[in-house]
Amino acid sequence: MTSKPAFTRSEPDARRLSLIEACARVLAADGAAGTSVRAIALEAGVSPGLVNHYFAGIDALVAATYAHVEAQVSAAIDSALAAAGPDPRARLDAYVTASFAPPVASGALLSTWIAFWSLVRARPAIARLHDEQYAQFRARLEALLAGCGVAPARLRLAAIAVTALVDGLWLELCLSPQAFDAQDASEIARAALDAVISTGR
Amino acid sequence: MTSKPAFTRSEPDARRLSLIEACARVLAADGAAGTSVRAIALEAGVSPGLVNHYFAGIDALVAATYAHVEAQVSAAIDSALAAAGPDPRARLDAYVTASFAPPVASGALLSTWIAFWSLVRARPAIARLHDEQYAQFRARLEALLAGCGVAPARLRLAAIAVTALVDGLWLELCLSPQAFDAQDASEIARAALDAVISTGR
DNA sequence: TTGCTTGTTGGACGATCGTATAACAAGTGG
DNA sequence: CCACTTGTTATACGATCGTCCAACAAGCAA
Repeated sequence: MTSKPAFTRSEPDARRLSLIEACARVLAADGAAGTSVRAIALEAGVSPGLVNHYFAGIDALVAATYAHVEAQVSAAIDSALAAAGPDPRARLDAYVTASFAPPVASGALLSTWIAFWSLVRARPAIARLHDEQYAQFRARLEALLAGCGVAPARLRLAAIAVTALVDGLWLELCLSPQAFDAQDASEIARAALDAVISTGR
Repeated sequence: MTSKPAFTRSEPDARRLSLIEACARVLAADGAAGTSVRAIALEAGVSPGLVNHYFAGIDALVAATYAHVEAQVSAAIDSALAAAGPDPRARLDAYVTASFAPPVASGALLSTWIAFWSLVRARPAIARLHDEQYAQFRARLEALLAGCGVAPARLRLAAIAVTALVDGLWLELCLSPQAFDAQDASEIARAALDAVISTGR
């Protein structure tokens, strides 16, 4: 007589990933307040104890979820850049278009981001993680802007400006989708890029 | 023999306000995860039961705290506008300068904002409250931009653009204060205003 | 097949949560 | 000076939290 296994054993990396994805789903569905070890374990279909076997605590799991989601965003943007070809301005346009389309612009993703932000202000270690990834975002944008002829002296503020504009549009696009749409956001960002490039040259 | 009172009785509005301010302090110190009825009551120096006597729950108190903090921000900006005089462009400059200076730009205030955002995605009633106040912000900015000669047809997108830029700069200024400072943010915003006004005229 | 490694389970534990409620006392009007 | 109203306290309650750990079993090596 054959009975089905009580559980299936996964490779550590695969199990970690399934827990991270379950954390992201719970964050999206219930918000940061409803995100607990038990809720995540239930969502992942595993026992509650397994969460603590892979992560030191909820904060570590949220940080790992943020890092994973951030990597997905970076991959989506890199893919859009690769598809845009070599023209510098076309690459910038692809950057903003990708920023306002799924999977980057999505309420589920914003939930993870907000949960992470709430940790940034309370945990210095997580604040450093945020600083690193924010710096990476700016560095990539600086490279794109340099390709469009923005002077090195103006590169830093130009990248900060475009990052802030895209982030602000992305945030409100996810929070209040009825106020404006992705096309509005792209149009706004393209006009701002025109201005930044022409005055920063 | 006189003994000091075990507690002092406050007017309902004053007590509500003291609870709201205590909630804001706890949010700033411990983040959304550490904000509980007991922590707020301890911070306010009252008994835990009193929180539920004035608010239906934590969510209602956070929403009231957000509304209060938002009113403070609006008051600070209105005050800056009043001090700027009648010149439309000077008023816009005062708007952005005030946005990047205390009490608007402060980590403590951001904590309240983030806690509120985390509720926006989970509670439709709070999402409506956010939509209203976001629309008010945009309306005020539309009026300021109209005074600078921006064409009515472009007013809507121009206000969305400036709001997003200011919000994005404000957010990262509070999250990563070492990446750039308030002066950088003001410089970026002024340059963007120049571009919006000249192309939107 | 047998034994070993270890991913996984499931429950116990104390702490803390939000909520409800009875008792208390401060302030007020008679 | 005395009720009366009600803001306030203090506590109790069940639920849920994060953490921990001993036992179990799946899969691999011998």
